[in-house]
Amino acid sequence: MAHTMNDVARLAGVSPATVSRVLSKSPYISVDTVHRVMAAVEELGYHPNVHARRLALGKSDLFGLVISEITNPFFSEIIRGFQAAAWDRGFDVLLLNTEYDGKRTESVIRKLIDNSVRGVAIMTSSLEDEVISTLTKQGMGVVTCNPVAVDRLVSNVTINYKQGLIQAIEHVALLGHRRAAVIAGPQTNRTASTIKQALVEGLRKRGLNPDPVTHSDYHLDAGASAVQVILAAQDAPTVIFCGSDLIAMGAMLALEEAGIKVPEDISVVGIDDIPFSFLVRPALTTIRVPREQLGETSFAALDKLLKLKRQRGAAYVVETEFVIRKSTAPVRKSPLRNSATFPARRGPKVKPSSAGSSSRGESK
Amino acid sequence: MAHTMNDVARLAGVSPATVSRVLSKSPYISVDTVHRVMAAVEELGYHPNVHARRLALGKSDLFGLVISEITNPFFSEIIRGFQAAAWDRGFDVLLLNTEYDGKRTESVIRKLIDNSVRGVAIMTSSLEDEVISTLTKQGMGVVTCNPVAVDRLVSNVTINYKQGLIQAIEHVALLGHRRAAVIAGPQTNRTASTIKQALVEGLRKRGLNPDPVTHSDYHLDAGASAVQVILAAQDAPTVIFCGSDLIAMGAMLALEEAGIKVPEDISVVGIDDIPFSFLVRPALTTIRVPREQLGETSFAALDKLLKLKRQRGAAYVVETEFVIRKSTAPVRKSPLRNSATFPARRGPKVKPSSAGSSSRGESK
DNA sequence: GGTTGCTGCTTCAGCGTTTTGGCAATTCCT
DNA sequence: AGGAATTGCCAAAACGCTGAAGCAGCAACC
Repeated sequence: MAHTMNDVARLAGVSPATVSRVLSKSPYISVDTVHRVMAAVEELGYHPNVHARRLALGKSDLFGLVISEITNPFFSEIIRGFQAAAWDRGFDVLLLNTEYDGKRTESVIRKLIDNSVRGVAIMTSSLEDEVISTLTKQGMGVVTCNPVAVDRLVSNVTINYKQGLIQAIEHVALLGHRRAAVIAGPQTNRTASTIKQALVEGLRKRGLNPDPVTHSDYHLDAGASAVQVILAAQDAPTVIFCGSDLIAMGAMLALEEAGIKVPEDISVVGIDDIPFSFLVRPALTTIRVPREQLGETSFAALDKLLKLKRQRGAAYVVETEFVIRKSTAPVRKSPLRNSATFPARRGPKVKPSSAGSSSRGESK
Repeated sequence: MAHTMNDVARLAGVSPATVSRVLSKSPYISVDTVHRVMAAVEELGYHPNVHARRLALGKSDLFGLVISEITNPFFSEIIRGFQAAAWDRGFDVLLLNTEYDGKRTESVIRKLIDNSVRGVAIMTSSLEDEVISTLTKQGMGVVTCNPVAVDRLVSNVTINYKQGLIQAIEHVALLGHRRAAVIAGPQTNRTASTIKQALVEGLRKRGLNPDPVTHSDYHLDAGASAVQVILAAQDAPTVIFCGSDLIAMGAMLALEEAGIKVPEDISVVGIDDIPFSFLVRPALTTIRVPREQLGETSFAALDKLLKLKRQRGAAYVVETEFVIRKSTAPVRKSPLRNSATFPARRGPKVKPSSAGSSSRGESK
């Protein structure tokens, strides 16, 4: 068993209470005592028992980070940013993923409370609003990326898609596109609706026709099937805006299978700029959301929130940026009539093998 | 403040110790008492205080999972498998990433000890062997995917690459390839050496010439620069075996830039089958390592280990499987002379934008 | 009928911190 | 010089739980 505070106290010739005060940097201790205690700590290689500390304090040095799916690359950098920020300030993070499962979600909330985390960042919108008040009632700070009202103990950090979207729309407009399909995220997802709305408005304002506007969940296959619908129509759009890079990749897969060339026949635009979006072919033109920064900002927001005496939350915004790669090109001269007119190509069948199911989903 | 065990005891008309014994399912309690206690628990909505419990027990219900980089897709499914297994059995997991940083690595070990985790799975080989004994000395179980000796409190779960490699070699041999380049992982990495060795031996045995055999770290750009070296030689190999999918993708990027077509001019084989390997073009022929299963098995190994009275470890193996996609093809009829003879192509420049740095590295 | 053995419960002593109240010793003020 | 304020430390009481020891009650055994 490791050494305890008592051992240190004995060695330094002081009481345990004094050791505690030295370590927690309380005032009113002579420099001499501090030296002796520190020397004893050093000599014994003492490290405080976190469990005892948490019990005595009634709170922990933990922050929660709630995501939906660990395997979604969208989240990994958020985790990294959040964790790095927390570690820097001496806190630990409890990573909790709901996997879109009701039972798991409940147990996630339970774990947050059980571990008396100081604060929690909710990066999935699959959580009900009411859980927020459940959590704040326990005294935890909450930050979410949903557009909830800032309140006592609740901040939010939202992603400003508008900026990137406007650049993207301008880009395709300049390329001569006039008719744009939209494959938005799930209808139930607030972020997805926000994006869809901004997109439709933005397109109209710039003189483009947003049609058709469809929904999809954040899975690859969903992107693919949305494309089938789009292609079934009499005349196809010349560009497709997708609610996420994963959807875009699914869409490109389906287009490839249908013998339609991206970007020559149809341009595709994604959202997120996940690490692999520049590896697919053609490399994906997309709207970058600064995920690592999102994680950092979320933690900073929590930290700030909890330091305030009145614990009043605030609203933060992270900006997006349009990045041009190879999946967009000037609109075709001769109109694309129907996919049936194209000969079958050597393109591989879309049989994602096992990997398809593991790169699914995303909840923003 | 939430209710305590005392509240429950009072309500049920028993002593706190009895409540404790009911909840921990100790023997020798009347069914009547169990009912009364449970009713009281229910009524109060009581949940035990984990900090007090951990303090009293001197151990926690946590398991550690040590990886190098959270952003590497190789790890995310390991995490998922491990976590799912742990949650199923009522344990929690502490996710710790070293990010290949010495200071962070130290603090990772500290955190493991501080939190008195029951056991830890080390999924990165960037940790020294000596830390294993540091950990077992604390009484924790350790499972690693390095080929360390099984011992008291230490098991290992190794990936049997041989199976997949043999299939892969057979595949390219049948396609007519006779000369194969190898871009292995970092020289310092034991897994990488194992693979390299198995590969070289396997190629020789099948009558192929492994040349050149180079090293690379697990980054995209490293794969790319390794390709430059290979192409600089007088006569190029007709197939390249890469130590990871990420390396393979980097290699394909470089080949594309050099105007060399995959798979027509040169075939490429990866290892891992990360979720995106079927999204790149050409879709990557690779050796699948069952990562989620690796995570599950690792936890199961720990759980088993700790239940044994003598706590003697065991060795587990997970199998690999070759998956054929589009990056391999029959060897060219006319030999590929020199990359300079090819005209510049429209292929995009390899400027990975920001994403390049975030999808780096992998430590197996 | 006394010893033994089992069952069902309680009491009590920790686990290793933090925190409060209090006691000396020192300094400051007037 | 006398009292107040400040400083430096300690003893003891939490924090909420677990586990050992112990004590009844009751059946069974010789």
